[in-house]
Amino acid sequence: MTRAPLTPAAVVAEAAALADADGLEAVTLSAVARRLGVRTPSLYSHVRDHAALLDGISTLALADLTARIAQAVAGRSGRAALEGLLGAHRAFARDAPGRWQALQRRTGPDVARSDAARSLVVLTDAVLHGYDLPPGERVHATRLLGSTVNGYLTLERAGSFDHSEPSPDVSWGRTIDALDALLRAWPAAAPASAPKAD
Amino acid sequence: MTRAPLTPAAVVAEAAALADADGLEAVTLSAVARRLGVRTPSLYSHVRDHAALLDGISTLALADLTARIAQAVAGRSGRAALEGLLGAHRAFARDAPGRWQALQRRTGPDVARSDAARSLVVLTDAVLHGYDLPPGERVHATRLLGSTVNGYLTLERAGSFDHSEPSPDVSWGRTIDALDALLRAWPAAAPASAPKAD
DNA sequence: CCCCTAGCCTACACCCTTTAGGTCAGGGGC
DNA sequence: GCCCCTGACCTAAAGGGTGTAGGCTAGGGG
Repeated sequence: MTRAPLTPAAVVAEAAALADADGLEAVTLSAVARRLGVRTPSLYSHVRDHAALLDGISTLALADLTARIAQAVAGRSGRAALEGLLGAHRAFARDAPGRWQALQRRTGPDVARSDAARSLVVLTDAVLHGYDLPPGERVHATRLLGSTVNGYLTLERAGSFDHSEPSPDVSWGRTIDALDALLRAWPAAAPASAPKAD
Repeated sequence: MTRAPLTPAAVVAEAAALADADGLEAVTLSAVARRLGVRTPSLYSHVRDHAALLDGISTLALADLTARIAQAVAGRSGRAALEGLLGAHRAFARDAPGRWQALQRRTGPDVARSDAARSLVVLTDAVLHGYDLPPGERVHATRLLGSTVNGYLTLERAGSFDHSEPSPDVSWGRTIDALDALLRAWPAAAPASAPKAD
């Protein structure tokens, strides 16, 4: 009956679904094989090894995230675009926690060189285009934006905000306010870090 | 000869050293036992299980980090204190990468309730005291600061900054500039996100 | 019609976690 | 002073995950 052709893509997709359901640490070749109704060694025809499987999930996740962001920032600019960008990250982390986890790992070089990785940078850059940054500063702003959203979601998902009062949702709004304000009033390069004499 | 008493603290310390040397994923009970010259099952008298061992590393790491921060911000305020706070995080991530990794995991509740966790919040809060924030805003600023530094270091260590031009060190300086500027000109609460009526 | 290839299978070697139960040495009670 | 008891480490073993070697089968091309 040849019930399922079982391609590399199908294996990775199943692994991603498992990651979203049970966490990335639950993604073992054994578990994926079980879900596919296949014996473990059969997967090695489609995936090199465990690390390659995780890299596959990362690549898939990056493509998913980029697609969401593209949708969220389309036709918007300035603060609305910023909200879209950040919101897309957060929604992705909520809806696809396993894939999100996969993006936090140090991956093989293929992931960084993928089209999705490039698109993500381009999209973020486009959002920053709405703010009036000096050309050389855009990279720094991109990195800061990426750092903050990444860190926020990591801490939120790790429960680090569960031990103090205002709900993470409130801080999330204030974080967007703060980043928007920061991008509008981006400090000039080296204003106080390399003063002439005083 | 009773060569080594082998206490819970000694086991965790050895595990932390291994994590710093070979990465947190290399911390297995087997590997720790080998380093201690002991058979694996012997460790179970001192550590409940693998998860507890990792939690132990996290607690230790949090204490280490807090101590560094305390040192780095002592007697400083304003931007100098901010630099100290952020710099201590970064130095810790560089010097003790395994412990740093341990702080990124979702831990058991004991870690969050530890003295070190409380101290970390207090110290961060103290740094913010040098900036003139409305009382209700300090929590948000603390969270944003934590998010950004965490995210930055995660991305830096993951190599995410290796594919674009300026070195991470440059962006690090600009990040501090930006955060300093942001804290000085913190946007008023709910300027656009929850207006009364307009 | 036969063979060859592709894809899944069984068998196995190795490592890590965790439990069960043995052994030995040193300290407290008699 | 002797005996027992406890604590710390040990061996044995089960269970599950990774990864390799090699077999079986079915369908397509010569």
